[in-house]
Amino acid sequence: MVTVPQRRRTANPDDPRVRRTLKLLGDTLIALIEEKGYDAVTIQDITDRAQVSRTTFYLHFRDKDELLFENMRAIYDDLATISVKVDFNDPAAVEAALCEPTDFEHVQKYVSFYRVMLSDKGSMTFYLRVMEYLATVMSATMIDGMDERRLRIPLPLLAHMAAGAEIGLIMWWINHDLPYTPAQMARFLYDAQMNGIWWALGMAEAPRLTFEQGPG
Amino acid sequence: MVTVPQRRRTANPDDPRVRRTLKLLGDTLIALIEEKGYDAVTIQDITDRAQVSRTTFYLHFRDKDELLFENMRAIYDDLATISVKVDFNDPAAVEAALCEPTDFEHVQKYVSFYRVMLSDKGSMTFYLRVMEYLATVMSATMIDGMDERRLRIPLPLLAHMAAGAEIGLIMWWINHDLPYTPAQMARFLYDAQMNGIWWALGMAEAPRLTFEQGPG
DNA sequence: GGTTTAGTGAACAAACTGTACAATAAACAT
DNA sequence: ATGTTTATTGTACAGTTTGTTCACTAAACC
Repeated sequence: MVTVPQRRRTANPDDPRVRRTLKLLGDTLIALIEEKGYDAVTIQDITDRAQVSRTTFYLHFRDKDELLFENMRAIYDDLATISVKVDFNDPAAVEAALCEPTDFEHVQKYVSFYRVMLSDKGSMTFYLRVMEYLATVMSATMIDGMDERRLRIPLPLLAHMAAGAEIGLIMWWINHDLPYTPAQMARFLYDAQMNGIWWALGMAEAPRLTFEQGPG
Repeated sequence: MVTVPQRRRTANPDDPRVRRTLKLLGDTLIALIEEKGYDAVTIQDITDRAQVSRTTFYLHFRDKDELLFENMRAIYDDLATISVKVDFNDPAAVEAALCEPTDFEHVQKYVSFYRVMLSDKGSMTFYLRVMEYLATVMSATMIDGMDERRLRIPLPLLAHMAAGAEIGLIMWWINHDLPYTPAQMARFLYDAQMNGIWWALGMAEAPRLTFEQGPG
């Protein structure tokens, strides 16, 4: 399990020695997760490989989880610079956004991290964090300029469905060595999600079910 | 990390002593995962709580993972009895299927297991197994009676998107104490996925993007 | 060059793991 | 019912990992 850390930074992050140590430990963790899976990696493993004293590890991190979170935070700080809210009602804006760096560019950039963390060697914590992030973004985007009374599915459900779909797509992508460009993936996701599976399958018209069901 | 087990069952599963022990260990594992998270649970914890000798544990299972897998297998054997392949082109068949027990009934039945395993206390192994299962079912359903030349999105992508969407929906559901019935959830999923987000948001018409992109 | 701060290596108790073995208790067969 | 088989038990053991302490060295800073 992975617990949310309470950092109590004592060391000065500007000190070149500290930077060296932190980078070494972080990189080594990822490399070892890739080899053995997160749970199987011991602090001994990390410090041995990184050629850092085990004492030094405890000088910076409470445990393995804290080191992982530090890495995750760095990656998420980067992701936050990418995401832009787009008005889905404006086709021109959507097209422009799909050409801008998307989440998929971010995944591509950190693909080795994502590949490990979203595999059976990873931990649910990372997955859940991605999920929560995407659901929040989706929800915020959808709620924008939407008429609540015309809503056919409760919004939170829709947001989590859409977030799950994106993660599903990302997982297929990274497990097949990124066979499409990030722009292609973003377009696939947009098209399939917005228009639905009937459209994606090339069906002329979606058969409507007879009985109705409201969002409540 | 969770490794795929190679069981070498020595004990006779019909022996009442064995059944008692296995059930005790399995139930205790779930209870402890709920309390401390999978990784934090030790074999000592399990055997102490279950009032079973630690020696007995090793008589049946190589390690914690093997015990988890045994529990997962039991749940999946049950799920396999539920899933039915439905012709999406036949609205009557779809309606009938949505009234039959669906995946959501299965989740409801084992909700405590799902809730734990799909939380930060779980492990990616279970998530990936659910994902792979759903993607396979989705793919098989979609491929049935579909015209490949009219396909607008590559099928595997579509299947993994749909599988991810279902998991996203399930996770929202179990994390909000099942506020809808399984039938409602199945309907939400079907409607939103098949018709797309434009439809779900109640938009009259989906704006089409100008530039086109093929599935390859 | 002197001071501050980070990193080191050794040593420690505590906990968990995985295995072995002899003893006990429950289930089974006839 | 009795003897046999099989599961479970308690104890013991060596090997790891963990988290901490402490005196020492090395690097960075002024």
